[in-house]
Amino acid sequence: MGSCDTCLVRNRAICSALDGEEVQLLNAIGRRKALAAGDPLIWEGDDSLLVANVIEGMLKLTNSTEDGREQIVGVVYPSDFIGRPFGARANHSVTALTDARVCIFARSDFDRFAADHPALEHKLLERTLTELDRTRSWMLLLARKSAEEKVATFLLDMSARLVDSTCTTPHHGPLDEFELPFSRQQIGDILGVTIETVSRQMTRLKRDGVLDLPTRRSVRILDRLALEAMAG
Amino acid sequence: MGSCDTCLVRNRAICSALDGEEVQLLNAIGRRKALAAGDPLIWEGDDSLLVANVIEGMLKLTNSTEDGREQIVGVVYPSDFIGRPFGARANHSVTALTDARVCIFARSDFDRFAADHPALEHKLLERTLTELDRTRSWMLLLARKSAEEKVATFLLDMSARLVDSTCTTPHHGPLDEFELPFSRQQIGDILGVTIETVSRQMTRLKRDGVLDLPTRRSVRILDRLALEAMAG
DNA sequence: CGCCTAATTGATTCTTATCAATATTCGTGG
DNA sequence: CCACGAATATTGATAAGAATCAATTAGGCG
Repeated sequence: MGSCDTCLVRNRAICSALDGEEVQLLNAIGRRKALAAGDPLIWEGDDSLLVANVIEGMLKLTNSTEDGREQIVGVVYPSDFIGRPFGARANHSVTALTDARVCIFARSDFDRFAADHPALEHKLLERTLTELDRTRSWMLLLARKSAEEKVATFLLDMSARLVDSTCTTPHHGPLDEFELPFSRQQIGDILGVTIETVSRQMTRLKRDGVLDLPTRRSVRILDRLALEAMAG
Repeated sequence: MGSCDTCLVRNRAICSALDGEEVQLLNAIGRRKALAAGDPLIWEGDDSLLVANVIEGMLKLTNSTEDGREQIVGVVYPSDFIGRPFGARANHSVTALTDARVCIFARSDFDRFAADHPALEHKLLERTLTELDRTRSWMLLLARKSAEEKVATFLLDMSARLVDSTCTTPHHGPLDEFELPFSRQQIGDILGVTIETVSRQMTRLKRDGVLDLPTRRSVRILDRLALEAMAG
């Protein structure tokens, strides 16, 4: 209980770079932590004191202006890495979107351990490069796309991303039916638009027969080609 | 000529992680390349065939929509690293903004070399983490800030960033007078607004006595506090 | 069943894009 | 050195898109 042996993400997280003995060592410096939806883990601007791996659940990374406008700058899923190693400052807040479990390390402990384990750093580098690419691609959406394009892109992105978590179906490729893990407000915070704009775009997609929205949180894509055309 | 010994960025680029002998080896697999302003180096979507270090000049990283809208997702300066190691695909285009010199490596050569030199990978990891933080912070600006806030933030950012390159003045801290390395169009592409909007905001800042704009490319900050207040 | 929150819908305003017309700067060649 | 042309920037008028403000409406949960 609570050891790496039984860890759900043992084979996908950066720990997969380590052999049995090394995992023991890492296990010794980390500990599990449970978060309820809404719980904060890291505050923007604070000293960077901890890093973590997501075991279960989803968390958001946010930046805010002084007057309270918030932007979700990233969402992390199981096996993803959280925090800022090798740096003094946390540049964004991290908050649980759902109930979640994470495996946390004091940053100084982790930094030391990483320095001794190049394979771990290599995994972390690959992940960070991928995340940087993903983030940069998202900038195009935030800066240049219309609300319609944003919502269409978001839905396609979710449809592709949520595949991993549904191991029930043997079929691969993007899902045409899924549950949104976000509220309308959170979708707005991700896309950089207001909740009303998200709502209007969703309604319009439904009216035009591109989607069906059986419940608030569920989406069924009826016309994927149309949705892709709208995504710009 | 063209060797690492005489390299301008030898002590700042990721190569600084290497000792003399290792630098020799790296030198053997890299070569210099000169770019004129406007020259492309990497195309978005192409196979990732090369990575590089910037020796001199500035380059832009861009993503584009199919219908031609372009967003600058990053700007790289001397000593910065370019390209996507350990990945098959280049996710953004890289184009010289000024005449530039870079030190390029075949990606496969670089990947192999990096795998054997953990200290190099560590430097690259630190850089990538910093760049990811910077990029995420920029998302808040793109998604949530008004045109006025964007331009004010941009000018303050330039004022802080351009310090390094002017070694003439012994004083430290942000510059109150500097030359913009970007055209209005490029500023628009960075901020996610049109050239007209950039122009109008600049004119307004000048009219309000916050700035002086002696030439198109030069800026003198007259009231830094006001500018900071506007940056949001 | 009723309450509280989340979401939708409508009316209006504000911001910024777009379209269009100068104006300025810079480089080049006479 | 000046004149010309091309590229760059500014300025103005208008329109489109999304935010804001304001009611409702629907869902979820005790």
